[in-house]
Amino acid sequence: MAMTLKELGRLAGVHPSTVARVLNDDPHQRVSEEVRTRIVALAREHGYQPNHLARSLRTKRSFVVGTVIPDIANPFFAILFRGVEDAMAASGYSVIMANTDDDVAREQRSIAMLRGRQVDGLLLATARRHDPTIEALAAAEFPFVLVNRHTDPIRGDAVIPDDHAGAVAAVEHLIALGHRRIAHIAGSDEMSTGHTRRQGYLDTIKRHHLPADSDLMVPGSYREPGGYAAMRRLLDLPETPTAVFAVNDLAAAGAIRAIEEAGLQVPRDISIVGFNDLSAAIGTARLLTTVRLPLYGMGEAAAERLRARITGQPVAPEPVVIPVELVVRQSTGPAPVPA
Amino acid sequence: MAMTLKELGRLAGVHPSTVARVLNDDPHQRVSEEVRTRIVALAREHGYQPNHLARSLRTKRSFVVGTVIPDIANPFFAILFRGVEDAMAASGYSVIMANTDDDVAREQRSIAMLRGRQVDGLLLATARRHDPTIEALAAAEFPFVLVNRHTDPIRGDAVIPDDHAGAVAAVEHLIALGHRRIAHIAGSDEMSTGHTRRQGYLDTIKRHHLPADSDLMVPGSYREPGGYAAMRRLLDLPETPTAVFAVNDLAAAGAIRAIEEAGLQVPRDISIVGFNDLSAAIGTARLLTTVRLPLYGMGEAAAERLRARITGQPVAPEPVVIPVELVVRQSTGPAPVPA
DNA sequence: GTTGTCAGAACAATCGTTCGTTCAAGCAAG
DNA sequence: CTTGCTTGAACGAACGATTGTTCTGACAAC
Repeated sequence: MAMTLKELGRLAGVHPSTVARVLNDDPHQRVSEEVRTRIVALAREHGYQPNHLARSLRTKRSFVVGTVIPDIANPFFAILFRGVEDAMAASGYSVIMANTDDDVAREQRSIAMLRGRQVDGLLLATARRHDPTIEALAAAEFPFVLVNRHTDPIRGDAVIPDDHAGAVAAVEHLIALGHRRIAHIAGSDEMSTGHTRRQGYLDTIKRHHLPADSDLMVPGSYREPGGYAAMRRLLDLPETPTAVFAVNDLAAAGAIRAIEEAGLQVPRDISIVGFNDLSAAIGTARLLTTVRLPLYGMGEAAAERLRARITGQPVAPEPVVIPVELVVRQSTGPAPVPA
Repeated sequence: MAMTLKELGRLAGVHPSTVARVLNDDPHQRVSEEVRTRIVALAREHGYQPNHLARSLRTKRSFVVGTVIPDIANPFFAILFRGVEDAMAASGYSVIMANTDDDVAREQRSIAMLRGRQVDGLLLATARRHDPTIEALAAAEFPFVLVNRHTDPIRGDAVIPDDHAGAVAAVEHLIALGHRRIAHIAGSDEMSTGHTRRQGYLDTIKRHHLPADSDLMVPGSYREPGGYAAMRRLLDLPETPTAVFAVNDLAAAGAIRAIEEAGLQVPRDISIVGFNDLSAAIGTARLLTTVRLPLYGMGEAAAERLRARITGQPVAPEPVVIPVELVVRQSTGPAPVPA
């Protein structure tokens, strides 16, 4: 059915390799103008499309990369991925996506599958601070780039948000509003995002000599129900916080739900800051004070970095740290005066 | 670097094809137990991973499918895609995704690219009612399945929501609440979703002999700003509607924003029904009365159908119509009594 | 008339698998 | 002792594209 070089060569009365040279614009150009035009016309006429499989087998370059993410149904990763896909497509790469639901075994299986498919490189949004799978990849010198989350110690091939600066900005903002009892709904300490944001929170609290009770730091999750549950616990505290810095917008949304359910108001009674600024994707977050992260751009940057790695271009040994920006909206306000 | 059959054969002192037979569990099993164990041990020891590219070239089956969608950053398609990816991965297929932003030229380029990559089939969520690209695919007898949107006339290989029934249920609900001036924020008439939902709206309005002014049917879009703009136009009408059926949840969210901005309340002054039930993904929609569509399941069903088409299993000639369900929440209420 | 040069095109190996065919040896039957 | 069958394994041709090498004339120079 599909036209091949061999068949095209037969039709043009030349050797298949000659057809290849014409169609690939061989730099040496060792082919007459007459033959060239004949072949080009024939190729167009029959709608010739090169078989990427055969080409890849021969050249050992598949022009396919793999992207491993926790869950594409999470808008965070969807927007990030969109940046990746657009940037990759622009340089002729296709992307195969694998969802892991943050399951280590699935991550390993996905990576093995992708390598079996001879992908030229891997974009991983699933890194844990201690991650043997990634260490193995690095040991094998397989081209990959981490995005959003990084390993500890941080490795060069990573494109990550400035989690620490974002957390500091969020907490400084709350302190400037007069809050003193500031809680943190934390992410997972196994992930750099959770760890670093918590660290930024702690550093800022301590610098200002504010209470850093362990009660005020509750493990949440990156999802709405986790934020809700964490906030419930904070509300049950003998001395409830007047402000909360949540590890991300989803957790913040859950916290707001818990607060309103308890008959309190945001920000009158309790102020909330989120992280990521998914307001474009999540309606409720429209009024949320949060730390904006250029997700799409981060995806593009990661893709660009991977492309450089694959083509062997020199890349700076430092990770790319994406600057973040505090966006003040209506979920934060002055600390309530104690009754 | 990577181990091949040939190399494994050299190490085991057998022909590469023998290694292949062992590792592929050749049904004829024409290999001695001794050789088998030797080869299996060797393969494990060297971490042999078959090269899918070479296999695909030979077998003409790539076990990769392409999925063409408007925009993965839209939660609707993200959830749908997740269903597709999970189902496909379960049968050993990988998925390459292409985003088109509903641009016809990009759709064509994407399909050409995917076919060049020798995908075994295509899942298209971008169909227009009149779609030459899809007609060409059908003419070439290339395996594909349409999902969510279909062509006119509807072709067998499609997995689509019951748009008409959903629209009827939505409008009947509003009529049962006493509404008589019911507007429709429409989608694109070029898409089956927009067209059929509008048709369901019209059919129901007419059956109940309600006013079907063309003023009441405003073209919106599938996005929030489009819903907002459309609602603004409806509010400017001399006789404003008391209820609105929006083509989807995003448009409904925009409409609600316009209503609240105008100092009116939902549902006290105006009732709103959406479509798709993206409440899990979009916070604002939590209170929205809408038509629920099992998106993830629709993706799974489409993937399953495509798998059947690829493997040549007999498939029913009718399209798969996914049933939908009206979910009544807080955005609809009784019609206000005229002043 | 021989040699050299060069353009234009053919040739052939290769990538890693797959799979239909062939082959060799062992053994039983005639 | 031949013939035929079975079993286990090798052989080799694909699949379609790429690319270094070789070949073939034509033409010019000596």
